[in-house]
Amino acid sequence: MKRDSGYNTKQKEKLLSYLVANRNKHTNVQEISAYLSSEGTPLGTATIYRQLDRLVENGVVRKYTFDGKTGACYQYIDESMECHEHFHLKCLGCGKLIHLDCGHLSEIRDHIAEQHSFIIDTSQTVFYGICADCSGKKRTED
Amino acid sequence: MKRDSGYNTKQKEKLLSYLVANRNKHTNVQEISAYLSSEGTPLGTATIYRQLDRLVENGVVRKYTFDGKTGACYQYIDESMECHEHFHLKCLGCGKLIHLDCGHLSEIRDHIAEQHSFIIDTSQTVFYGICADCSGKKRTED
DNA sequence: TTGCGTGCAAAGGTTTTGCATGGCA
DNA sequence: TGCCATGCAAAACCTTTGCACGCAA
Repeated sequence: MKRDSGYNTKQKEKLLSYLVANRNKHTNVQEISAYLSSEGTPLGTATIYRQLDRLVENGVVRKYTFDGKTGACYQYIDESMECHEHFHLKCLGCGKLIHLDCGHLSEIRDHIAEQHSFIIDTSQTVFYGICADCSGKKRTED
Repeated sequence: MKRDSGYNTKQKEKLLSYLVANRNKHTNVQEISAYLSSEGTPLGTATIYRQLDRLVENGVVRKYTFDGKTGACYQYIDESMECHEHFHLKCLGCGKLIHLDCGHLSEIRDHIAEQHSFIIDTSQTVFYGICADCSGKKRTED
């Protein structure tokens, strides 16, 4: 995996360091842009997209697209996460997106791959349902 | 499940009948618009989106978002597909929808319900990925 | 110096919203 | 008649592209 390519600039460094620092969660272009501005190294949206595209291509970052409207999400791929992609839960009640980092679930992929000859793309797959909070609320509303 | 609501118009009927006729594949706003125009009952994009939103809300149609750029896909939910007991696999290559009747997978629901306090709605949840056929094709293309 | 990175603006596409009009019940 | 559906246009939103300039190597 190419960790870098081309020239080094402050903006590129900052961008990557932000992704690394937030490797435990998804981030998006807006957040990145806001961060870089607050750090005194603003970066145009166009360039952010260009850099992210390269990082995705180089396998440094993973891109998720859950909802067309929300825009894409990006996440730095930690060493420990390369064999450990996680699924997502999306609550139909409040829209909350929950990251499911659970080893148990990698079995799901293996099972479906082996028994059903289907290779799951976790970056596109989302479990829809009701989260704990909304489960309580809904019952009171009904 | 509400199968309909509001007034009946030719456009609404045509729209739904197109979705029903193409229930075996996913379609999008462009296709729907083109079809309705060719049928002599053109419908503005805005209205198509409004109708689709309602259909999705009523559970008549399912909405898929693969990639922000491609735009959303829609698919009519057939009676036989209103299954709450099993999961679905959707191939990103050919759009095929596969029903997954597998006892092993009900464990997933239980696991997530118990360990992660999240109640999965299997009728809404779709695993995206690549099916066996497309997996083979892709390899030859590379 | 070379050519990549950046900024800015404009364009592209999809989806949403507002408002006036027309059609269903 | 009252209310909903529609048409049209404009806007919002995310993302990409083009071009000129600046900076890294």
